[in-house]
Amino acid sequence: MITEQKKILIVEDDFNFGNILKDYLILNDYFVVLAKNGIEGMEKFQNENFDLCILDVMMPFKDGFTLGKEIREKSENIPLFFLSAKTLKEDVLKGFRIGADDYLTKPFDSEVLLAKIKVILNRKNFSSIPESDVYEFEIGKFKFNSRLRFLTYVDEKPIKLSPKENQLLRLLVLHVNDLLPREIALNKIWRDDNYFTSRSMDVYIAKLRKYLKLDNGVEILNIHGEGFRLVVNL
Amino acid sequence: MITEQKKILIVEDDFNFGNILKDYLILNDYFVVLAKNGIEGMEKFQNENFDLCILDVMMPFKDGFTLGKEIREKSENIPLFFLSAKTLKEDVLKGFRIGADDYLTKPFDSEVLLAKIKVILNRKNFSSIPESDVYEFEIGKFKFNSRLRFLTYVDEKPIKLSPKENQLLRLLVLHVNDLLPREIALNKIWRDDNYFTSRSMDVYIAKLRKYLKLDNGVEILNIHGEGFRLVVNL
DNA sequence: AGCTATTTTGATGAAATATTCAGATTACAA
DNA sequence: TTGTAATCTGAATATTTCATCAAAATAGCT
Repeated sequence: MITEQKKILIVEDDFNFGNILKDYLILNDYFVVLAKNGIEGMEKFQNENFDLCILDVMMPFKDGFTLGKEIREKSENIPLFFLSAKTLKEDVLKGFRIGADDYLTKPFDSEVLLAKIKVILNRKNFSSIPESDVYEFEIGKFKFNSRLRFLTYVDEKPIKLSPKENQLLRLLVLHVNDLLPREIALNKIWRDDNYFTSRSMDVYIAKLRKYLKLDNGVEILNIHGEGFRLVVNL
Repeated sequence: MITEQKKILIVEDDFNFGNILKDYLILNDYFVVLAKNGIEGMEKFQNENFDLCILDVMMPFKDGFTLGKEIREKSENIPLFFLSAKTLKEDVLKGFRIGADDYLTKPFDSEVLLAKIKVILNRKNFSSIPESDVYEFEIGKFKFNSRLRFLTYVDEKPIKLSPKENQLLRLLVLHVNDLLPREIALNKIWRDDNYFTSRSMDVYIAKLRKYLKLDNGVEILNIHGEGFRLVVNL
């Protein structure tokens, strides 16, 4: 077959279980990397490009949820599965809130896992869309580095952005001069869309406006009932 | 908000369970249609446009798997969930083989279901960001951007349109020089058709006329008892 | 643990948008 | 031509969405 092997990252501290899973997936024609804890998992994730991550929840040093959150910050689209013996509803929901695509409780059937993997990897969108890792932007007279979370006006001292400020500004820039629908921002950044998260987003818009005031050719406009628009005049 | 409710089809023969599920999803701001067997389910599926289908597996007349298969034949992308008390591995796998996106075994937690629905609908959202809709129009000497809700006369400052003004003008443009039946506009924009919404629409026609007066080659004519017609000369 | 930065929540008022109503005008049909 | 229904439009009212602030809650770090 010409289609390349999909690359899967497994992070699992149980050596036996991890290896069995790994072998099983390899047998099914995936390229698999196994990390044995959260720290190592993050390292591997940073250095290679994966199509899917499977994270055990309960691990020493850095648990799966924490790792999942970090991965989500780096890549908002990569498919993410949690594995856990914890079947508590609250844990499952927590997993989804972090941005999981599925949450499997141990013991699970390996064939079912395989089926789920296939489903998610076949959904056209991801296989084709190369996660854009652009992180340097110009906004009028500002320079914005979304990796370092810095916003710099000309020669001033860089403004440090909080994670949420950073994500929101990044989304605005990616849609510059065009509409950023409220719903999209809420779903991408907050993974939820309700009255309160919407208020929260308003608060962040206000913060960004304050920063951007330094350059009066730059502003964030509201489109009533729709969303926001970052306008840059030249 | 212009972003419409997502539409979900539930096919479930257990009347009580079906209704509870329906109410729960409605409460969470989805538009839900409930069919009580496979036959009826297929009918509804054919006649309306859904964003997601949730099918019970065990049903009289036509079981969920058969229905799911038929739905997949019509639409290879629509998200599909199976619900079943059968937790047998073989059944689950069969569900995935048919093209399910997930398979939930009863009893399941409704919040978890909700989380899964959100995940899958959001995925779909983002992949289709290149809004295939047309949103830039020329109306005589005007330029009209229905995405940003701007109406611009030559070099004048853009006129900001309200959502309703915007939708109405867009419909008129799509029927330019042709009749836009009152009833169609009312149903598309107001999703309702009665004396009062009709009066409301008249008010919006008046507003648009005022804007369009800048170019006297453009006008909105009434066709008594029928609807309106946007006329653009030469 | 205790401190700090970040995020959420809640309240309040302002702004934008939508509906309703009233009094005219216009179109149509008998 | 005359009566009725349909339309037009300004103005009053109602509703929804947004901006801003400050306090409370949470997360992150040393």
